[in-house]
Amino acid sequence: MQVKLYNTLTKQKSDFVPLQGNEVRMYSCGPTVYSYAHIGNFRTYVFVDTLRRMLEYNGYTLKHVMNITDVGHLESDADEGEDKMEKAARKENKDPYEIAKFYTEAFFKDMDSLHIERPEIIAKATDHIGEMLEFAKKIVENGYGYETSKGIYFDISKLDKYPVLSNRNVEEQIAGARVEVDPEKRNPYDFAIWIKAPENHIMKWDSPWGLSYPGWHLECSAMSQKYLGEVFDIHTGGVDHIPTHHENEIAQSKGACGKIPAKIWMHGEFLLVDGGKMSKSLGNVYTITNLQEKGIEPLAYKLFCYTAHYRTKLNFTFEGAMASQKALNRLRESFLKHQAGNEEIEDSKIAEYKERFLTAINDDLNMPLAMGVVWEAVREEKKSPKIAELLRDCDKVLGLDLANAERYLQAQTQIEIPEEILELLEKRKKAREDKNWELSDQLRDELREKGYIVKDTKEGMTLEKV
RNA sequence: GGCGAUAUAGCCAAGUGGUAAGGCACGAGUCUGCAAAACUCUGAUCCCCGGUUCGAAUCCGGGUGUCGCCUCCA
Repeated sequence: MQVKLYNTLTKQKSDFVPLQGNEVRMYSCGPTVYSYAHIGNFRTYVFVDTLRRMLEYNGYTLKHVMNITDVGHLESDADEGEDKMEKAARKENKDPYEIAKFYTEAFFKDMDSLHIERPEIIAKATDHIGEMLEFAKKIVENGYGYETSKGIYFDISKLDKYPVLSNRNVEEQIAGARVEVDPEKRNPYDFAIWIKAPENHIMKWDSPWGLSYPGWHLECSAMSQKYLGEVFDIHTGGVDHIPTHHENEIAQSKGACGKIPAKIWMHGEFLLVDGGKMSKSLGNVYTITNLQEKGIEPLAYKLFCYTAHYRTKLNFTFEGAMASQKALNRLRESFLKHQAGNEEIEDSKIAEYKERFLTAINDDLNMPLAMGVVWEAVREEKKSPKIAELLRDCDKVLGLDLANAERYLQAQTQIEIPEEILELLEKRKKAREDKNWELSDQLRDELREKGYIVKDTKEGMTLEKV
């Protein structure tokens, strides 16, 4: 079935056909490892994961590159201010390389907990300084760069067209803009491709322009070209990359080789928190760990992401996240029931579900619709392993680790029970055997006061921490 | 100030011309000594006004609200 993807470059959905046979070459902007990634960042990585999985489900093979930015990302995307890595290093009184290592590990730990597939190639910026330098030189040789006291800048006026992704008005200046324009720059939107290192800067390399380091946008241009060639299939990122980072990446590639590097540009929308944006000042920037502390599993967050299409804003609330946690558990329980079932179900019905699921995901990753199909299958009255098999199949795309459903459920139910509580439970058990409901209820209240909710099931009592 | 997006049941949200998917919550029922869990059932005519059309949540015009970007950020 034909895969359709929305392209920010053309502003429309179109049929996807890889440039080279069956292989999809894709580049994803990864994290700048100067602090913990938050759930908004991960919404984008979940989107990329879904994209990967959908393509694989359709039989394509992937060559996917993701960068780790460990140098050159200044406080402003437009290359103003200090290097984020150096700033974080100073703040934590560490070496920038230590900072990078620490947060890179934290990042992948979260990625794993979200069951996000690793790209085939993970590329660190600091491992590619040579490639970046060559790229910068080429840009200068081709007449697109010029030197100022701060570094080498890209002259956007040399391009046939500058903003190709966004609608920024380059002509009419930055009316009401809150940044002062560097007087050495030829055009306000010119950006640094190479930056001269200040005296105390730790990460710096030799270059024709002295000790210096690469501009942020350059790493993606250089590394994507190294691993994927001058023109590849898909480039992904968050919507905030559209007006500056990706615009500048395109400019750089045009400057170096006259081509727009990717055919399709895909962008994940923002996650809102309580109806507004996430910001440190509002104290609503959450990490995966923060969610876990509140009893929301990473995979529940992933499922939460599927409630909205990746190109629409999604409003995060803890109420909503809890809803997804419940839904995830129900999905797991139902999956196990179907697996253990022995009722007959027509193959045609399974095929129909499969078809509808595929149609949804192939239509520019319509996950809310796809989940609707999954839920219909889940609620199928007849419990059949065929449904379980179907769900496993869908899970290739969903990546919710349904194969281990039982383990997740058990992990949730196994808690440490103190001696005192065990005694109360024993007493209550006896009271129930004696049909002494008054004492039984009294003990239940007592347990509740001590922080445990007791429930009676056919298999016996279960405990739940408040 | 400029650019853009969006407005669907209590909440999160699909649907983009033929009479409103799904998840969670609420309520009712089954089950249970009771409660919980589980299972079943139940809810919206789609911000407002006008237009196009046999027919609009879906297209057009106007209004109102909200949000995002242009400044850090996926």
